[in-house]
Amino acid sequence: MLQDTHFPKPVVAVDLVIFTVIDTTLKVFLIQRDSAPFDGLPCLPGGFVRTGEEGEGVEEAAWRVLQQKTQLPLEALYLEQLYTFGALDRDPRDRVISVSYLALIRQDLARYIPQDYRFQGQWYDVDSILQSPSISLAFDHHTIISYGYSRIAGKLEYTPIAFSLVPHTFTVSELRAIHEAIKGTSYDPSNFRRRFKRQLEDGVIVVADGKRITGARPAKVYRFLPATTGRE
Amino acid sequence: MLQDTHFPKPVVAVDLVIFTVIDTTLKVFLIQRDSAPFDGLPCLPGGFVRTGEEGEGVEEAAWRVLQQKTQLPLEALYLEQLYTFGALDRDPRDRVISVSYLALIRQDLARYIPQDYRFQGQWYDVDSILQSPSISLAFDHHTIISYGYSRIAGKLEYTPIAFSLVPHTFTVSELRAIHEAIKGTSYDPSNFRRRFKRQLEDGVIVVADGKRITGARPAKVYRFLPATTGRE
DNA sequence: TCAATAGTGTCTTTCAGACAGTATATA
DNA sequence: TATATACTGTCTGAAAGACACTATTGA
Repeated sequence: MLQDTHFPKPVVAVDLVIFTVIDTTLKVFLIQRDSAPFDGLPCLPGGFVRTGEEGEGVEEAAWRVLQQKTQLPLEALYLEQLYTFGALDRDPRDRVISVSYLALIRQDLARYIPQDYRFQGQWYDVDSILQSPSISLAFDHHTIISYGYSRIAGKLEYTPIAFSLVPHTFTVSELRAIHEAIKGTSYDPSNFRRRFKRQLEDGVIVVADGKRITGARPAKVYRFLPATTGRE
Repeated sequence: MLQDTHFPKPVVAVDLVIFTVIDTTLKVFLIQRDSAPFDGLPCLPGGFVRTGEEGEGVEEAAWRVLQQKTQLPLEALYLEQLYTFGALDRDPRDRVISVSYLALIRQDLARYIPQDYRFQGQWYDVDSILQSPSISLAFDHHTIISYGYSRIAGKLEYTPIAFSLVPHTFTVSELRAIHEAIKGTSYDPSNFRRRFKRQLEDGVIVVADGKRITGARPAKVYRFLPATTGRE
């Protein structure tokens, strides 16, 4: 009905900024392009939103691409819409509007992502990527990653987003390492522990069974308690 | 090149959540639909993103629609992308993906918007809209307005977004009234003034000429100093 | 016993909320 | 002179940054 010639339609795609923390460093998952344009350059994993008979919602498309690339159970993954990039010239071939998403993978699961074949993707240092010139990435993907980084760094302060990067159970130090990897600074262990304890009192975190032997003295293990639906 | 049958394309639209404050109340600008579906129901002003020969960027489309509806100079308007809504069934006619935007109009300019003819749009109480059932608005526009409200209420605390709603010069009370209209609560005048003064010390606000006679004692007038490009 | 990490306690500053009180205009 | 609004000052408690200190393990 709306499908008349008055509105020639753009292509709509999703692009994923997938972050994880490996060895105390924030990483982003990128694919290597194997054709023009930007042949050989790294780019974000993405795909077109399916329409027509086998149509899907935009978020659905993002989940599908995420699942394709990671092969991990959806429960262990975090996904959130970032921003929609719709400049006229962002794809030299055709008009493509990209809805970008931020995805997080727990550090204990990140290594299970297949990355033997480099076109399948591999983990890059976010720091290096952001410092490199934007033309070292395909399309406007440098901008998108930069946007994704701002989002996670910002949300870190006032949301439980970091819990999507630690294993199911974790120690105070492990959580702190995540924060340090993202912000690129070191936190005072004592002050970090105090904030941690407040979350424990507030019921955001609960004590888990067992202890974790990391180096010297074994540490208490905790678990994140997802928002009980009673909250506003 | 990408335009082959593998990717039938959705329609891409922009929808605008235009807020202002009138008489200490937060208002949203809505149009009345005059055809099916949702005939007669209020809906957000919006339009399709132009593609093809006379194509435009998505943000460009948002500015265009904003200009069309308000007829106000762009410098006096604030526009920011909100969220992209892309559920399969959000438009009963066809597949439409909507990129929503938050727009703010200064309270002294809001009354210049043409609203004599009701299909041209009129101001609604945001509070009433949010409390009414979502089916009293066309499409998923209740959700979009709710999203827009959350955005502005959140950003109010830690960004200079409120300055886009006051006149070019303003008093402490006027700015406080904006905050109160958005949050729906009253602020302690003394404490609000303290935060205000800090922004004055930080150079975010500067003293303007003259005084404003509102009721009893005339108040000092201030002006917002937009971020100097020297900032990070 | 030493090194390393886990964990506790304290001092200081900053800032928000509550609220008492003073100043200056209009009616 | 009354009163409404503008504006100042103070008390309290929550929370962050800096940092000294104790505890418990493995090597």
